[in-house]
Amino acid sequence: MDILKKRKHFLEAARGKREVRQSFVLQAYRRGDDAPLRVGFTCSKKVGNAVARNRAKRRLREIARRVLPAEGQPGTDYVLIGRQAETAARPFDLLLADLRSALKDISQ
RNA sequence: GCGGAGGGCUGGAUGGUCGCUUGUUCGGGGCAACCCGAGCGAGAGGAAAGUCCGGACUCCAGAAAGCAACGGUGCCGGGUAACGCCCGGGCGGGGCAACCCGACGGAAAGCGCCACAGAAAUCAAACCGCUCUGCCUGCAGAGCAAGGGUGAAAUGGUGGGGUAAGAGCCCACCGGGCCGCUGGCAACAGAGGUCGCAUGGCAAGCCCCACCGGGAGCAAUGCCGAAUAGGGAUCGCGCGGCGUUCGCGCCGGGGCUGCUUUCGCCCCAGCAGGUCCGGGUUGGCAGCUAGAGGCCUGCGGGCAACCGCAGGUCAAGAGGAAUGAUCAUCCAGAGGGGCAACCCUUGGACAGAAUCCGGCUUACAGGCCCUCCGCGCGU
Repeated sequence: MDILKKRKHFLEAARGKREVRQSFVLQAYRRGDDAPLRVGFTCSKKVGNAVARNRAKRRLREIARRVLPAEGQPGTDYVLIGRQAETAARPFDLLLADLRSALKDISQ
C-alpha cells in the first residue's frame, strides 16, 4: 500500500467516484492497472488548526491501514478527506464501519 | 485568618495490542547507490505560535573612503556575539506599603499646529471690572492687571508691606535661571553665591543632534542529472571617433554603487556556417543539526544581569511533512448520592518542530512552591 504524495494524483482522484460519510469523504479513481492500491489523505484548514488537522489525518491513516489492504481493490487510488469535528471525535469502531460501508458502496 | 505584591516550577501517569521516522548491530540480496528482515536505542513545546527585533550561515551587489538619501535607536553605567533584550542606578508619576508604570536627548536653529470656550493661545493686549480727574447721573481722558469668568494650558505661588487703585514695586518663605564648588565613572544630587525673575505647550507634525544599519533569504545555496529551446568560446567575412589627396594618419570612446575621488574591471558592431564548451525543468543528494548549546554539581569573581574554571550528563531531524492510533486501569478537576468509608456520571488548557541560536510579544484548564507588604486576632 503506497501513499499518494503528488498533487497530480490527488487531482486525478478528485475526478473519480465520491462517497460521503459523517466522518469523512472517500474518493476512488480506477487507474486501469493491477498495481497495488494507493491512498492519500487530505485535511484542509477547514478541519481546524494544525493540531486538529494532524489528529484527523492520523486517525484516517489508521483506519486505512486496518481496512484497505483486505477490502480495497488493487489498481485504485483512494483519497480520504477529513471533516471538521467529526473525523477527530467519532468513536473509532464507527469510523472503521464508515470506511467499510463507503468502500462497499464505491466499488459498485 | 483576610486582602495584596513579586518570582519560580509543572503542563496527566502506567500497561497491553498494532504502526510511522531515524541511528546502530547482525543476517540476506545487489557491481554500486541502496533494498529486505531481525535485535537494541532515539523521536514536539513552554510557548514548537506571532514572524516583531538581534545574530550565525549562504548567495547577490566591482573595492575603499567621504558625502547625501532612507530606516532604526534615544536618561546613565554595566552584561552580551548582538539587540529595540537583560541587570543595576538616576529622574518623573502612582500606591498606606510590598511594589508598579515611563518613546525619559534637544522647544533662545528654523517651520508648523494649539480644537471648543475665552477679551486674549505667543505677541500683543483688556470682556466683566477697579481707581482718579473733568463735565454731572452718562460720557470722555488717564492709570491698573490684583479680583471675576473661559480653558488642558493665561507670563511663578503664599503671606505681608505699599498704593488713588494696583503691580517683584519692595520684603520673607517656596519655586526658577545663571555661576563656580563638593560627591559620583556617569545620569544626577547637595549645600552656597547671585539675579526680582521675558522667553507657554506639542518633537507619538516636520526638524536638529548622537549612535547604528548594503540587499535578499534554507523555496538561501552547492552537487548529480533525460529531452527541447536559448547561451558562450573559436575559425571565417569584418571592425569605434575625427581628418583625408581614399594610400593612410591621429586619437580613443562608452559602461560598472545614489553622488564624488582613487584604484580596479568590462565592452566597442553585425552575421550565414563549421567545431567545441555548456545548459538544469520533474526528480535525487547535500545544506541538516555538536552550537555564542542545554541541564546538574563544585570552586572562584560580581549588588545583579552575567563571566571564568573543573567534572558529569543529554542531545527529533521530517520533506503531501514521522514523533502515533486504539483499549484498559489510575491521577487531578466538575456534578450527584451517602453520617462516613465509598459509589455513579462526566472529563483533560493553549497548542504540533520545518536551517539553527538569543530575545520580545501573544495564548493557556488545573496544580505546587518561595519571598515580601498591609489589616485583624493571640502570645
